[in-house]
Amino acid sequence: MREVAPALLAWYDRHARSLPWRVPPGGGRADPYRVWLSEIMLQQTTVAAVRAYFLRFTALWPTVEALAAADDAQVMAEWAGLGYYARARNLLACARQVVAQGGFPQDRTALMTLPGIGPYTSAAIAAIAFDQPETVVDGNVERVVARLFAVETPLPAAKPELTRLAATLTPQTRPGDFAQAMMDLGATICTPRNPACALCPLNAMCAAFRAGIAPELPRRSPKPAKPQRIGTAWVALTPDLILLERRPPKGLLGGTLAFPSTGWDNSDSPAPLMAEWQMLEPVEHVFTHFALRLQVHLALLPAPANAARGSWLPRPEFASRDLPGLMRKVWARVLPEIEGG
DNA sequence: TAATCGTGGCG
DNA sequence: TCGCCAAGATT
Repeated sequence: MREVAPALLAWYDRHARSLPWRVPPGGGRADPYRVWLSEIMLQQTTVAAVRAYFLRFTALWPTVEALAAADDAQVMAEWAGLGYYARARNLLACARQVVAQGGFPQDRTALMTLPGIGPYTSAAIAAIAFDQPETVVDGNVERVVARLFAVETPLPAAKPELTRLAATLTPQTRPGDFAQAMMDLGATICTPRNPACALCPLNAMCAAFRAGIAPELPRRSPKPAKPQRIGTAWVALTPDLILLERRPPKGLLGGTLAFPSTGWDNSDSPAPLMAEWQMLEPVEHVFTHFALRLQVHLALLPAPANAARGSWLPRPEFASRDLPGLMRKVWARVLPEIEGG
């Protein structure tokens, strides 16, 4: 399949998407900081969702040195809504480690040792920022390769085989452009459903297209059903204050700002304070591995009471955009109850 | 190894 | 409406 890379790069030269973190085709190496930041944000996250976060982060922190010096709570607040919050915690740890080392390492093995950088991201940074012929394998590449070679083995078991096959395609020149071209192809032509094979620059070399089974690949093993869990969130308000807590650093929504809550993450505890709690309509939220119905309890107090959990924050300092998505839903449920009250 | 970890968009 | 799944890493 020696002809794949030239055909794909020729397509990329004409069809590359313009993205805030990207250097135009043939433009050479990109800023390692911007490559790294974008790749972390893009883990299991769509380009559309990442774009605004990337622009905001690079405006606030233009360099890895600036990010390394940032306040933890501000970084968590800026990440709020993007999901997978371990990424934000690892982002700061990685930035500080990189600055302490005097910059990003250039080889994949050294990159792999940094927090939050695994097999995919290390290869992407090495190829895109440092022009090294590493093979970048994300979900797009897995799909493109599974179709090119008509791999019938279902994912995730097929991953090692797909990685090996992908490596046979990686060129010695322009490896960064090649990696981004594979991902662009997967995002725009070789899509999971209804792939546009007629427009594909690789259709002449594609075994799945030839066999008429491109839309069926890659096959996937069936996923376990999602359990339904039920919990409670407590929203306590005074005219001036709001009760919030910082969640423990590990586990679900780790390190994020949140309303005290219970029952849904293997914990259970009473209300954070004694009050007349009124029950609102529950909030529904679907996580990766379970669905949640969160009961919303609201207490309107004349003055702050001693709380067993969390701390009282002045309401002018509170912004729901600093909360993860689930907690934004909780706040959206509360808001109509207190407007005009 | 298999489970854990968010959210939004799309067919 | 709802299941799928996206530029994965960690333990």
